[in-house]
Amino acid sequence: MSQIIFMPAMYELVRAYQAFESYSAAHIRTLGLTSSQFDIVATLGNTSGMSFKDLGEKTLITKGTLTGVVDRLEAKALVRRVASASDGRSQMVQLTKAGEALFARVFPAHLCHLEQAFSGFSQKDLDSTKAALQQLRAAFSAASINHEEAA
Amino acid sequence: MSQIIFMPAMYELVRAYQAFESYSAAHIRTLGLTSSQFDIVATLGNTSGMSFKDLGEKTLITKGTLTGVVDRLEAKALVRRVASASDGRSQMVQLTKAGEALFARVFPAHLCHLEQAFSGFSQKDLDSTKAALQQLRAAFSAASINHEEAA
DNA sequence: CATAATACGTTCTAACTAGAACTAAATTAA
DNA sequence: TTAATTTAGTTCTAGTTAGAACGTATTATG
Repeated sequence: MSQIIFMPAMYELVRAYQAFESYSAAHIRTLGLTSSQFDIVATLGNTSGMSFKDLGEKTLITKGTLTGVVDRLEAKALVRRVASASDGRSQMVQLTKAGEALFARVFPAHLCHLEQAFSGFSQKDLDSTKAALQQLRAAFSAASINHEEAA
Repeated sequence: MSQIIFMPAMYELVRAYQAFESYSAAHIRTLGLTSSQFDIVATLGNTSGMSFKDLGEKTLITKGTLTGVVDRLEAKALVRRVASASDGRSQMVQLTKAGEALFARVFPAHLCHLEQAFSGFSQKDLDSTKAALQQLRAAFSAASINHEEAA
């Protein structure tokens, strides 16, 4: 191991993510949802619904987990499952009326909450942050694929 | 809401973290540990042990969670609890011999695994990434404190 | 067409997670 | 010194998490 020069950046990635998650989740909790539930409601908002597969890809929630999250949203009558017309294996998930109403109330409020954290950021800050994070993500994706191929 | 210019950067933060976590956790799993367990073992490595409080602060694992993670490491005989001499409320957590051996075997291997993802990064890349993430973390911390005070 | 391979969602397991309520110990204040 | 507050760790609850095994439906291949 030459030198572990990447550790400080890694450390900050984890801290920054956790700070975000904790700031965001605390607000979402006051709205009566968990982060995952909010994520689903936000993703379904202003759509006519989508399959578990699409929902999982957009939210990065794996399918086994997604079943449970949707179960709980369905129990709250915020979403419903509808069998896909075109594919007998597939279930569509849609917001109910109550789900749409919740989305309309909660989504702008949460964006507003997040925005408050960014008062000190210029467009240039945001662009360079985004670029740095894209580079990181690309590096991990590439390394993951490398290891899959090796296996 | 003026404009949601911060969303792309937020989105990338979440994706980058998840890409890191998934790359890192997959490797740790092959070593027979979970990410949290590895985190504890890595934090205790080359120390004479520390309290739950310190361990929680260093790893960002909350105390309720930490009890369970340490329970499972103790069940594997990798760590032990020792009552603190100076504070009757406090438990010290230490690596056992087996824990130290595991640390020596697994920690360098995991650093090496992570390093592979960073082959394309210059020192300058790492520095600017770190700076961007520090700015993000500081922004969320400050906003959290704001909201605490408001409450 | 028949069979093999793949894909979608569910179920199961083991673990992590935060937060709240709790016990016991230590510290601070009256 | 007693009483009030704070702190350390545990327990409990409800939820998320990934991964693996499974059943059913679809698609690809011979």
